Parts: sequence; structure tokens; C-alpha cells
Amino acid sequence: MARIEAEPEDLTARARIRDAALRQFGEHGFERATIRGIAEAAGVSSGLVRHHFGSKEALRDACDEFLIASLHRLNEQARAEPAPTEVNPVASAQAAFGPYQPYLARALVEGRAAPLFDEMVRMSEQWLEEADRNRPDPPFADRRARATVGTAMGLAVPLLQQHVARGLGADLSSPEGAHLLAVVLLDIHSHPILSPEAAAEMRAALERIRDTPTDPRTRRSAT
Amino acid sequence: MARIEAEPEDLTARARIRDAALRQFGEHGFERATIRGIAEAAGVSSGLVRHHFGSKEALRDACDEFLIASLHRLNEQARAEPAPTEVNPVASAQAAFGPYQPYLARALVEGRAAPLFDEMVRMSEQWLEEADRNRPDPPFADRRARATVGTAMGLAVPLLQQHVARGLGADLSSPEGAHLLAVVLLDIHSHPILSPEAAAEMRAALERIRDTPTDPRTRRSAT
DNA sequence: CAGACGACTACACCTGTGTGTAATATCCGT
DNA sequence: ACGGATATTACACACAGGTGTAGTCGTCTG
Repeated sequence: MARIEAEPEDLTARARIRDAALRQFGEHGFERATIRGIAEAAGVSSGLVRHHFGSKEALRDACDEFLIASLHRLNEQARAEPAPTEVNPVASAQAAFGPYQPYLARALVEGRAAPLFDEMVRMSEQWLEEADRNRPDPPFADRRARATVGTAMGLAVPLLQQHVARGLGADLSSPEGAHLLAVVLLDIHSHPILSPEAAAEMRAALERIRDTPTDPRTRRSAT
Repeated sequence: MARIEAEPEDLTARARIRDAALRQFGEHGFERATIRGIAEAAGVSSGLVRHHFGSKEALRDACDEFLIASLHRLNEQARAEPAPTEVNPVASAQAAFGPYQPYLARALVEGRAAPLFDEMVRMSEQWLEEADRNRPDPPFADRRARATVGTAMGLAVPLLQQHVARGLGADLSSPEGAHLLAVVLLDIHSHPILSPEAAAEMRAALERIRDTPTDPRTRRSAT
């Protein structure tokens, strides 16, 4: 599968700065990364960063836009390609972000990059549409909602990369780590943690709670 | 289920500062949050923050320690309680973190709070141990690995709270949002996206790839 | 060739913020 | 009541880093 990353040498200065910013923001976070550091990593002066992007915030916005555009490209490209060999589309999309994963993780957790997430949800929906056709029982909720939560879950591993790697005892970018992760995902995605009966029962319990006034859960909602 | 949060009024100044720091770090991030801002939120002078915690970093460490200790307490408490009414233990543990969720999300994504994650994995393992007894076929991977990935997935929704809420069209802390989310989780956790046959086939394919020299995947591992 | 414009640099400025210090208030044991 | 520890404050320092300005170089165009 194609990646978003590009070779640094061929890039224009503007692109090199954006690339460096993506990496620095990802590694150190937006605040801790400095314009001077980004400039140095890109091999330019700090003034040039300002010249091209105006401000640090605008530079970050440009980074977001770049990733969104890249995801769009990737999405259309995937639509044309043969079969999804991966467990789910989000996982493969994520893998494609390559060195920009840390940036993406930070941006998403901070509530930024909403269009990017929504695009992924759209991809998931598309995937679910096909899966729903082979499904005997009616879904519990509409496709959008399931795609949203599914997308989030698919992002979990890249978001928590370091912790997952530690738990698995292998770097996820290594062949061994990737293999182990794939096997685990296969196991999880083929073994529901709830039986249909248990799920139905819990669902009924949920509806009962919902229809009960003075629900104890609501008493904590304030802040 | 119990929560970690405490009423602000009764707290000692030190605890109030820690509480305010947890919230400010969560809302604005570690760098952007200021000691002066935390002090103001806690109703004390900025000097007192330094007096009690020494430095900003040390304050953050104290926040981590506090959450870890709280999780421990919660864990033992849960061990004594009757039945887990939630879909999975991570989700309920997460719900318990209440107003500190944003802090936790940032800390985890930045690779911090490893002991906290590991503790959650341990809880998941415990839960899996029981689930494995009712399982006919042998798992694809050891329990630790599955618990790790499962923990990550369970954390996905709180980590991406804002995006999930947007996709679901409801605030997750509202009764409606929580209900919708629970229903979706029920659906997902009772409907595997892979049939046992498909999983077995993909697993076999994975093993085949693994044993193939000059695996195309490895050619991208550098950088 | 002249002028203009964009790429790019060097440098000064200034605010925000973590940190250090000294002084004051409050509590507690004897 | 007294002395010391602890809690708490006010204020000054230092510096990092975003921003602003002016200037140089190279290239294109008429």
C-alpha cells in the first residue's frame, strides 16, 4: 500500500518545512516544538518558516490540510485497488501515515483534525455497508454510529503504539511485532467477547434503565 | 461504580493544586498549561505550587502517581464488588476517571503513564482468564498480548471522545450519548467482523508470509 | 539593463513563564 | 507563651521562543 511520506531531498523548501514540522510536532508536541528547531531540521532559517506559513498555528493548519489531502488521495486510490488485505480499513490507512503517525495521534487526541477522522469514518461506513449485507440480524444502531466507534477502535493501536509495543514485547514496526499484532487482531476480531444471548440480555437491560426515571447514572452528569 | 474525583471544597491545598493541575493539563496540555493558571484555578498563589511540588515536571509526576494509586484502589475495590455490569473492564475503569480523562488521554498518547496502562492490562488479563475458560478453541496468541490490544481498544473511545461524540451526534457524558455508545459497543462486541474460517485462512496467509524470505513488508521498515 | 518580486537570512524585540528568594502568616507541640 | 516548622505570599530574575523588520541574493520580465 502506498504511503504518504515523501523523500526529503526532492522537496521544495516549503514542503521540507512542512515535513519537518509534522515530525517535530509529532515527536515533541506542538508547544514544545520550536520554529527554530523545525527550521534547522528542514535545513532553512527560522525566518523562512514564518515567510512561508506566517505563524506557528498556520503551519500546523497547513500540516493538517496536507494530511487530509493525502488521506483523500489514498482513499480514492484504495477504491480502485483490488482487495483489502488488512483486517480493517482503518488499520491499513493508519499504516500508510508512516512517520506522521505521532503527529496524527496527538492531533486526534487534542480534538483536532476532525475532518480527517470523519473521512476515516466514511471509509469505515463504506466497508460496513458490504459487511452488513452478509449479516443475518439487524444491527443495534445505525451504520454511522458503528463506523464511528469502529474507527476509533481501529485507531487505538497506533494511538497507543508505545504501550502496545511494550505489552507485546516487540516493536510494532518490526516484522515480528507486526506479525504478532496481526495475529492478535485476527483473534480478537473473530472471537466476540459477548454471545448473542448475553448481548440481547444486556441490551434489554440498557433499555430498561433508559426508561427508568431517576436513573442513578444521570446523577453524576454535572461537573 | 466509584469515581476517582473528589469534592474540591474539602481538599487540602496540595490536593486542590493537584486536582487543578490534572484538569488544566488535560484541557490545555502540559506545556500550554501554566503554573500561574493552575494556582489560580486552585485558589492559591503560584509560589505555593512550587513549594509543594518543586517543579512543573514534578507536579505532573505527582498527577501520574495519584492516578496510578487511584486505579489500584479502584481495582481492588472492583475485585470485591459483585458483577461487572459493563461491557468490558477497561470501559468501566475509564468511566471512573471522570474529569481526569483528558489528562489520561494526553499522558497515554505521549507515552507517559506506562504503569497505569500496564495496570489496566493486568485487569484485562484477569478478565480474559475467565473468558478463556468458556472458549472452545485455543487462542491465537498468549493472554498478555490479547489483553494489551484489548486494553488499547477499550481506551479508544475515551481517547477520541470528542470525535466519537461528533460521529454519534451526542455528548458521551449525556444519558443519551452513553446509551447510544453502550448499544453500539454491544453490537460490535457480539458481532465479529471475521468468521472463524476467514480468520483461520488469514492466519495461515500470515504464517506463509512470515516464512517467506525477502518479505515485501520488511523493505519499508527503515527510517 | 532596470525594476520588481519572491526566496531566504540575520538580528532585535518583547512577552510569557518557570524558577529563585525573602518575607509573612498559621499552626502545633511543649 | 514561645519557638520552630509548615503553609503561603509577593516579587524579582533569566531565558526561551514567537514575532517583527530590514536587508541580501537570485530570477524573471519588459
